[in-house]
Amino acid sequence: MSTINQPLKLLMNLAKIQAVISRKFDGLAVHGIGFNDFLILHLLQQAPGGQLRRTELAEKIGLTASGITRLLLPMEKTGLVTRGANERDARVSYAKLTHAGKTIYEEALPSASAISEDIIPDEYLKKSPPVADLLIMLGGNIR
Amino acid sequence: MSTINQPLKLLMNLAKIQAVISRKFDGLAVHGIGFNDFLILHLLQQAPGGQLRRTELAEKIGLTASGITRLLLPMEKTGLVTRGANERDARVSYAKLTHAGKTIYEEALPSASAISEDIIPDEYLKKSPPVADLLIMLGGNIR
DNA sequence: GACATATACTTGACTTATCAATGATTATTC
DNA sequence: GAATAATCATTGATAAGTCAAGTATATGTC
Repeated sequence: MSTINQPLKLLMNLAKIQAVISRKFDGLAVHGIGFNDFLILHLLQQAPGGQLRRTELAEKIGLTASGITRLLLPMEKTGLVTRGANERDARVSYAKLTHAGKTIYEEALPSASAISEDIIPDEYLKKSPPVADLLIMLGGNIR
Repeated sequence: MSTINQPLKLLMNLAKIQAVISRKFDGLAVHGIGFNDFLILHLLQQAPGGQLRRTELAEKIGLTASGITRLLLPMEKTGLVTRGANERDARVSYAKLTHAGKTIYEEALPSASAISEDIIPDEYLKKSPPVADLLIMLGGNIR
């Protein structure tokens, strides 16, 4: 008889959690951006000089290089982000936060924080229960 | 100065983890199924009578109803799953595990378990560190 | 210093999922 | 019990991301 191991159980819960989360985060649409756009803005805002190589963004965000190209395209068009070149290596292209982008990020941050706290209430974190329990609980309670 | 709260940090990590996981799980493609197909088979296999209503599947898996329709379509064509009706309520339609579906599930289970253990090594679970640490660690280490 | 290999990014074709609208059935309310 | 509202599922149009192939540049080797 085949049973399910614990890691697999976790991953199955994760899948659902993530699906629900990214849909909740469409609340950011008020600011004209989606979850991944927000992530991009956040990463750039933290990066030195407000810029990162596209490959780095891909790696940090969990998308492929082509996914990044397609994600950044509209952000460049709306002027949240701009392109930069590397003097030493002509292959690389930077994504750079614009002033407009920074503004949008700062406007969206409170919404994003509120949504997050709604999904993962602070009390869960304070208790710091074992991961397994938390994820399973989330999987069961999340809407 | 705007800082990031802990829940938001977690969710940003989760997003990446999930993106990576579902790509890793395409290793199940050897069995001719994807991550969500596997999830469906798993849920049906556990359900009494090997069947579930389509809305229930949607809810459990974190997809919309239309997502389920489109996910099940090819699975019905390849005969992993079949349709059932409800005698009392003509609106509902069941997804039911076929013999072939059960076989594929059992074949895929070991692969799925192996992939999961690879992503979340057992030692992490044994230590049961606070969620935050685990997720952040994962977000940093996952490939 | 030419040739093979590797890296960074983009593009075309495709997959997967969403949303909004629709059809069909059931439940509620007056 | 007719009218209204709610629920289940599917469909057309579209968005977001993948993969494989292609272009351009860098690096390593002989």
